[in-house]
Amino acid sequence: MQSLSEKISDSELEVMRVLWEAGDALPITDIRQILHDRKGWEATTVKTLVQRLVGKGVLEQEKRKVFYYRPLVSESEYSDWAVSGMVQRLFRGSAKALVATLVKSDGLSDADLAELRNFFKVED
Amino acid sequence: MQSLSEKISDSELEVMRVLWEAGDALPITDIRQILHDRKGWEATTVKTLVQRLVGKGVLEQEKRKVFYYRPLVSESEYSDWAVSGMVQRLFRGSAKALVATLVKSDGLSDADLAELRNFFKVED
DNA sequence: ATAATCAGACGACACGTGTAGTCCTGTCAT
DNA sequence: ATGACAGGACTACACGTGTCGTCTGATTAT
Repeated sequence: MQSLSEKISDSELEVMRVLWEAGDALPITDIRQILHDRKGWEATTVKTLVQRLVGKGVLEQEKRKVFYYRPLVSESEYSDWAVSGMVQRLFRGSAKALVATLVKSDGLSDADLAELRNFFKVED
Repeated sequence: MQSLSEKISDSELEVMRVLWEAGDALPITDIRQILHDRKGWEATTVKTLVQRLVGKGVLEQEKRKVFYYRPLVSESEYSDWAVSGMVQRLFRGSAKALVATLVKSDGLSDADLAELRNFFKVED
């Protein structure tokens, strides 16, 4: 794995998610099928996105009878990167401010809050 | 204020930040000056970004001798929107998962953690 | 073997974004 | 009043992104 130098666009992210969820390399057919069901995308659209991801070095092509695609960047690597980007851009580097936002904008259920409280209790 | 229908791009966000920080409407000159110092942008670049933001309905032009620009969307409205978008896209709606990512990827200092712990203690 | 089907390569096109230049006109200083 | 400078409108242009089509060669089914 290597760090992300280029951004992954929203549509491309959908492709990555399919691969991440699969947890294994998939042939284009499968990716296509899933994204057709999920987003209604045409075969060529999916192919283009996959191609771009290969170009960005976040997907790898594995030649068998048919190409299989495998992520070179894990979901958590990507999430970490994206979150830290957001912390920088929107919260001037204060991760704490992000959490505060989450709590205030009640995206968190009571159960979530309980878990988080517990989380922070243990974390030290 | 109205909710955001169109995205604010990274560069545009820089403009918004200037206005948010100012806490008051500013003439183009000031915005320009600040962004010139901060990002090295040319006058016309700043003007274009401001124009686009007006087009997106997140900045309002106020005619005085010279135009003054005022945000129609607050920073916290935008942050909430952006964060919840990220929660959806990257964490399948689990805000808790985002927090977990933050904690693990040590974007949080010990001081931050302490504050958060305190935060959650009080929050109930 | 031949026809139907699909993978893969390549191309397309409109719109968004990053970044900036030109030109006209109004204002301000002399 | 006149010249300098700044504001504002318009234009530009390359690259990224969202979406999809066509063509050709390989695979598979009859």
